[in-house]
Amino acid sequence: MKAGGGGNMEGPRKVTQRTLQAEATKEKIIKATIELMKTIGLNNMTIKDIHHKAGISVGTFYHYYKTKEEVFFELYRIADDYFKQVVVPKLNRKELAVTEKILLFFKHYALFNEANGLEYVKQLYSTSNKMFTAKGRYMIAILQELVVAGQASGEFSSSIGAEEITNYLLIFGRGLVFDWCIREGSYSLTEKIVWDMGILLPVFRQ
Amino acid sequence: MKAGGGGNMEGPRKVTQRTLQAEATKEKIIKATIELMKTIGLNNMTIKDIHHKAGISVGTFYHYYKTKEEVFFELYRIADDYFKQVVVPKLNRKELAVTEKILLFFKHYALFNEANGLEYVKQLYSTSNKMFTAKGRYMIAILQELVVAGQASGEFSSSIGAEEITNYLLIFGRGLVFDWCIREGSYSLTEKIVWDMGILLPVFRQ
Amino acid sequence: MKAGGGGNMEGPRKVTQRTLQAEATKEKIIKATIELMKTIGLNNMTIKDIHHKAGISVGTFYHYYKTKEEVFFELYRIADDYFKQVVVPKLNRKELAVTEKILLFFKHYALFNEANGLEYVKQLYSTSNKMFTAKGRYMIAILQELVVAGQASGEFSSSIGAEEITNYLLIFGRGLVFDWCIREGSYSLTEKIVWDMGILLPVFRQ
Amino acid sequence: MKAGGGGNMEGPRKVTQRTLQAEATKEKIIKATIELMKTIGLNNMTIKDIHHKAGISVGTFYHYYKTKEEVFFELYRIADDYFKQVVVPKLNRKELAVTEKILLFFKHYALFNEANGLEYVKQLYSTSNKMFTAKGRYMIAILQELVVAGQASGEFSSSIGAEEITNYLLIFGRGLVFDWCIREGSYSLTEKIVWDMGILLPVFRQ
DNA sequence: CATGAATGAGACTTCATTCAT
DNA sequence: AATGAATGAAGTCTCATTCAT
Repeated sequence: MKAGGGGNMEGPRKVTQRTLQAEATKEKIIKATIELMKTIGLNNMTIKDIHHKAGISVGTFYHYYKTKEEVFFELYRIADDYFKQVVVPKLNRKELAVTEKILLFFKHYALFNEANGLEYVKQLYSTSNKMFTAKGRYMIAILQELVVAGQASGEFSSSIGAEEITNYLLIFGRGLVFDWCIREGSYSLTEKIVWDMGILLPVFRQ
Repeated sequence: MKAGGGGNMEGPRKVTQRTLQAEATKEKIIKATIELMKTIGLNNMTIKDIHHKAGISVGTFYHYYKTKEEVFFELYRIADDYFKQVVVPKLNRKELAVTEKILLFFKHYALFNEANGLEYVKQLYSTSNKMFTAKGRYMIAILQELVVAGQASGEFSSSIGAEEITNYLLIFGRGLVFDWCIREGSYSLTEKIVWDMGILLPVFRQ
Repeated sequence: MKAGGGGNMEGPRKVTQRTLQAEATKEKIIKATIELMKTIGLNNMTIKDIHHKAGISVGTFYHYYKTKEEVFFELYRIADDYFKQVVVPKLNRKELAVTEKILLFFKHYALFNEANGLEYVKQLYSTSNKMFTAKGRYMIAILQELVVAGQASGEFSSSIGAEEITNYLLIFGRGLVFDWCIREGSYSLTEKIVWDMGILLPVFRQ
Repeated sequence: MKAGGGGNMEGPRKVTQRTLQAEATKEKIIKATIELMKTIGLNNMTIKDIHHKAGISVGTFYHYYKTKEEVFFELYRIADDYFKQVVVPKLNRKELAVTEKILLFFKHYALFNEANGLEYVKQLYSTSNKMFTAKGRYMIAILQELVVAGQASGEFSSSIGAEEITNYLLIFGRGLVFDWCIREGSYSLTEKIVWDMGILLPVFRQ
């Protein structure tokens, strides 16, 4: 008698007062965790910190998540979704050259990071963050599409594989964000990323 | 600045049985900490882990260090000294072009990191590691000297400032090490750094 | 005394869709608890374990039972009924000598225990299990009847009271089951009980 | 510089003020655990209960033992030692027949249990007590020696193996203790064990 | 009848740290 | 210089139980 729906097997669970409340509670946990990410970071926060800030009981925390890392993944997923749905569509302007699109891609990437805040980004840019390799695929795919398009249009050289170029750009991009972090966000990441990428990109031109 | 060896301001302390034993004990602590850095990392290791692995008592640990971070600093200093004394001299071969020297610089940088081991490097490449900005000056200086020499000899363009180029190279270098870390050291950092730097450097050529 | 079937004092409740569902739910709980008895035992199982395995919600569990012990009692009652109704009648074969009947009694007792499973029996054979003295009366009565018959027929000596002999046999029987438990059911209880009782019984022969 | 001793590798650690204190602390833990065994039992007691009653801190408890079960094993070992050193020697009186020695053996076994107290014994006689099979070997060995001696002297029949007889006697012995427990120690275990064993033993006579 | 969200007490365990020896 | 006994704060996690829907 659970979530009886139409003919679909899983489908969206019926929205009741209860499911709404459950969502609200998860929201509280997410919010609290983001807040703590920005101040003390994932490693230093405790589950007690989270449920205190969220204004719920420990038990409730454990009802929804097993570890704080699990919350972090969800958090990441949400941020990721935002990037996908809001940022990516902006790249589809026909009139732009591929180089410009790539610059735009990194510009938005930088803006996105700056919007998340220094502390959050510092947490993210950890060498032990599995997300880079696990979930980052999507971003890689987007960028790689641009590179491929560039090679197809003759804007980019084809002497280096698209995948390699993509990787190259991402490595440099992450290097820039990393630098921004260790310098405590003391400059405009967005400006620097656009400028520095502008210097790098000619390397791959025809 | 405790019980240092020769050359420090306090002058050489008289070497007695006691000071020898003390040095030996500190050595044990350092060794154990390095070992643990390579396996579980600074954040995850406990003081218990350290003194267990070192084969000494808790009390003895506290006799020499107040925190594990204190040990880490000493460790870092030792590694840094090694780089200065062993690696840097190798760059002074007259017959090399500046570009080659820079590649050699990064090659050794990579070798150095690989020698330290993945986990150790993962620990180091943290956005909260103050060492990058605090102690890294020396390495920056070395690299910048090379860049300046390159511009003086006409090998490099002077349209971009030496400092900016240096920074650019370091950012990319760190990006590469970071990538190596998040991919769990699944490839040869040394090979990749030489190859990728080889692609980047022409950007700054005359 | 809830929602009982026929024959109880409250009289048969009207069978509706609801009562049927209720019975089914209780059945699920019983089944799950038996399963858990056989694997982890009463002490180690949690109410969470039970309702998970039963595929119902916590609330539903509490609707029917207050504690897991309460379920256990029901379970015990069911098993006991089974022994009474299925096993005991088999002893009434005229052609058997009393000694043979007693061996049969213990054989079925052993079979019954083996059927219940090691973990279940381990739970039962607790020194704090009130069931032995409270509910065991019935089994004692059965056995004692056999002993009395044996004395009447001259098969058994009358120099020791029937009650004392009965007790003696039960103590040894329980000792055997206990041994089977502490040896983790590593042998056939049924075979051993028949064999060992066969050795003991001559003591009470004429 | 640990416990330097003579030429033996392990040897008794030098007795200092500190080792004495350590022993005293362990003693406190043991005492507290015994006390709790007698009242609420191993399963129900918590580590908090133990260290509270022992008047030490949690940390100290964990300094010496990892689990309460570990304490229990030590406890058991102590009791076992007592049996070995005090009880067993009493069996070596030449003038006794083997049957008498066995009765004496069980008499002391019963006395020993009665001395431990009903609650303690109740805890011990658990089907999940690994001690019966793990550590009980010693007692089995003692009893078996007696049986073997009885067979050698012709007092006992040799048609059944000594090991089997030993086991038989122990099973019955445990059955008696178990009965004493479920009847809440309402009779003299010592008297009953001597009496009932006296009835059983003739079975194995020549 | 059935659900599962929410609670918070409480058990377990680890650790950094102190200090008398 | 070295030891390790003792401490207790603090974090993790589980569970029984309640109750509105």
